[in-house]
Amino acid sequence: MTPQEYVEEVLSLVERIPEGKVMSYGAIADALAEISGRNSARQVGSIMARHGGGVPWHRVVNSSGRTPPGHEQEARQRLLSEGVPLKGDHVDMTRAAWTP
DNA sequence: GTATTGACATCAG
DNA sequence: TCTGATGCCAATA
Repeated sequence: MTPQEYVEEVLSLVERIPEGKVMSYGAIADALAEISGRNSARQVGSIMARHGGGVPWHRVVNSSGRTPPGHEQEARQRLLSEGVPLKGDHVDMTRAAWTP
């Protein structure tokens, strides 16, 4: 599987995250490990940083439920409006976690 | 071919 | 909350 295809897989998976749910970078890496043979949360993060535009990136958080840097306030607002359970400034992963 | 880097994960101070 | 240390792995330089 080429890097471009891996990028496509990551993006399409992020697009499939339903409203009110989120996935961690590690969860995405795990979910795609099956078909990609790769398993690196860092790679997922890098991909989001480069090609994150066009997908609901705010539904992708780190394992603590923290929103990504740079657009924290916007992410928080979108998550809130989608009904994602928030605990202060971070997502309640125990209820918001989603897997395909 | 080697080194550096990074929107990560976890644990310990 | 925030560093630092460790482990991890592919992209970049």
